[in-house]
Amino acid sequence: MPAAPDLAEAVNDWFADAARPLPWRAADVSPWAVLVSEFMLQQTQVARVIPRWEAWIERWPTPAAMAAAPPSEAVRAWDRLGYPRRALWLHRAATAIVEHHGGEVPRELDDLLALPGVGPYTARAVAAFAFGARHPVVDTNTRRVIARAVLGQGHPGPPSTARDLAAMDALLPEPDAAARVFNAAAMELGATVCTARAPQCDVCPIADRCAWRLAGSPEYDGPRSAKQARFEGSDRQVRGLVMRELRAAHRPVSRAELAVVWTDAAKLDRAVESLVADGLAVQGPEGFALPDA
DNA sequence: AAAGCGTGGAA
DNA sequence: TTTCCAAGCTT
Repeated sequence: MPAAPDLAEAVNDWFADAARPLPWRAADVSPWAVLVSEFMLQQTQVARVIPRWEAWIERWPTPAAMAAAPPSEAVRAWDRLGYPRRALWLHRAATAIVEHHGGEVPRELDDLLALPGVGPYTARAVAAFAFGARHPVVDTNTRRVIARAVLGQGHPGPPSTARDLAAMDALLPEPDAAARVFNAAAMELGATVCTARAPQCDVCPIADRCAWRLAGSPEYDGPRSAKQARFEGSDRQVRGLVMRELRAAHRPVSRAELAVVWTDAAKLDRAVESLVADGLAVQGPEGFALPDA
């Protein structure tokens, strides 16, 4: 017996009209295309992903096509989506799919989890959205919706995979079809209405039963995740600047040429070393370049 | 298990 | 301007 069947029903009814026509939700989208979308959407907003996804799927419509390309091209096509390790992992995942799964994206959770760059969210998202499997799918939007509507907290607090999955599982409606819809609908509600900053409770389909609202929308004072480190002057910033150079140059870039991106030599060296360690850059006799094999 | 990892949008 | 945060994952 679902804990709150009417909550899921109300959210699903709302979703029927409110769902954005995101391209990866089209009926004819392949599991590979769904997998690509989930990689790109990790910590990256929908609006920035859409054009990159369209181009990616057109260029590499199958895992085999992706695996046949050099990783350097994957990193270039990733462009400025951020966290370029994801491009590398996606390429490696495509290679693994070709080698171990006959070129077809696997449908089993364990097989998906074994792919590089695929964690608890992405594996369940692909299983549920591409294959229709009945798994709880929990992303940051869903966590926020549950925190507010069910737990009465304005903020979800630090994530805990086991706890978050159990909470969503308890909310899934009994019929498989409704459970499938609810996974997407809860995410959509969190992404478009029950937002982190300024939730639009006036148009929320469950405002009348939201535990947080009923409690007067109290300020959250519980534990929070650690703040992101300052970006300006960080290794992440320098890595990003180096990657921009490597993507633009279709030839090795010397250490001297890289010096233009950052004046602090020690910090620059550390950034380049970490990129090499990640496999995002390789060092040859003439300098640094994107990985070609 | 806490920290590191890009880039950009929005308040 | 600063700050938060965005369909997370890896080590």
